Amino acid sequence: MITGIKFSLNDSLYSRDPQDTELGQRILKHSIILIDDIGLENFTFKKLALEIESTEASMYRYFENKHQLLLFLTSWYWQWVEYLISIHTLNIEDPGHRLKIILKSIINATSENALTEYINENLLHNIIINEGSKAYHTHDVDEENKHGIFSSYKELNEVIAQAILALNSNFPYPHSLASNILEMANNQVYFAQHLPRLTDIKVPKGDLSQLEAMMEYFVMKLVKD
Amino acid sequence: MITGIKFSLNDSLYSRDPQDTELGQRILKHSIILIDDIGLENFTFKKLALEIESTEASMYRYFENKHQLLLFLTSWYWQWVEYLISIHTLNIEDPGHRLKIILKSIINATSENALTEYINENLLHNIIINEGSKAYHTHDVDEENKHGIFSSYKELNEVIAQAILALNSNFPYPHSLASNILEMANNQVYFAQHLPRLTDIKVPKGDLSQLEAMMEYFVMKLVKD
DNA sequence: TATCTGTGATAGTAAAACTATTATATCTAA
DNA sequence: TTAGATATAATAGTTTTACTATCACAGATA
Repeated sequence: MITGIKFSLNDSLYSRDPQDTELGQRILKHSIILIDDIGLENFTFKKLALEIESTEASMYRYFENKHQLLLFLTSWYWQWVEYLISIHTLNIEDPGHRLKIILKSIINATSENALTEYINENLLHNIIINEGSKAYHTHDVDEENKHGIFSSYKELNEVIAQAILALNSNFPYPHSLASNILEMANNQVYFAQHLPRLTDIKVPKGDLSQLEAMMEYFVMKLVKD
Repeated sequence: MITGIKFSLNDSLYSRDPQDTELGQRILKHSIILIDDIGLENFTFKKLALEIESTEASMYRYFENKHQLLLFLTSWYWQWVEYLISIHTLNIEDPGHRLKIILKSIINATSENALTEYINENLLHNIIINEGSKAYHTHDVDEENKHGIFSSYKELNEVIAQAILALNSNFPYPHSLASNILEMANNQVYFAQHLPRLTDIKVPKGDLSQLEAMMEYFVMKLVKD
């Protein structure tokens, strides 16, 4: 029986791998719930410790600080999306079809259950939408990048870029389009929820079908010859 | 003689308008320099006060906290870009030409001097690229939005959306494309500088011509029938 | 039986993020 | 010209955040 997925994440994303212990898994589970609830700025390890009836010091055994925790969560998420894409595109040959499935996978990742008890993918997706870009908008990007902190994001980006090139090998900006797809998919949901004048789509009750239609329209119109 | 531009910014963006006093202007000038230098996370009012030989308490008379300061700076910036667009598109009738000029204005805003002694537009542009999205990625977006905090961003977005519709009135997603233009223009520069595998462009010595070519390619291909 | 591993309990520090009070210089309107 | 308003400085304080350090202890492991 499958009880969960464990991803191999870069060493620099934690002090002790939280996937390996019961407390570690509780940290992941409740940090997702708490960050989703109060936002990253208001989130502290003290509040988290209180929530899971542990101590602040124990939180620091797993993560050096909350930024490292955010990096862990975002890396986990992007690795999961890449995994979903790999499954959904198995045996799909047609490049146009493949690219559409990739878009669907990125957008609807949240509705799939990774069978990981300690990670609520729905809430994690919210966190990615709300806080995801803060993972790399930091003064130490270059240093963190050297340590391979962003490799799961870059790998996912490469998968998308290759799918774009498979559809049109002359497309001049595959990597920029790929990163823009990832950013836009999150941003437009955020705008629909909080700054609706910045978008044309709606996300009624979390229904992402309008986003999907728009993303497909943009990408296909751009990539096709 | 023109000595500077003063924008009318929403009351909620400050406690006391920093544009009106000498200390306020020094706060703006040196906060831009300091945030650019050490990053928003490491920036504190205490460090700023030290820099300009004033006191922490005096900083708090102008801004409630550093997030409000960031909101002020980003609003100022977007209002300035809208002003540049309005100037550059005067007497330009052709919609395609107009839209291209808008893109140029957004991308090259930095190379223009607003003649505002206390605002270094170059550094401010860097801050927008590095920290801009944090202005609205906050737990209190909805509350802040109610107070009109984001109106300059939304107005600029509307100007772009209208220019898109002028070129093709059937384009189904003018607002989403507009917001994506603004986000993408910043993100792709950031990626080129820090995570080059996520983009296809380069920004050699701050030269943004590759970005301009790419943005024009994307937008024109999308908008044209 | 010894030791290693993971956690809890407790205590502490330095800095960040404010708030409050008083003093004083300057400018401004009666 | 003078009383009051305005802007800033100086000082001192509080609470919270973001850590670090130490010791005790239970359970697994060798």
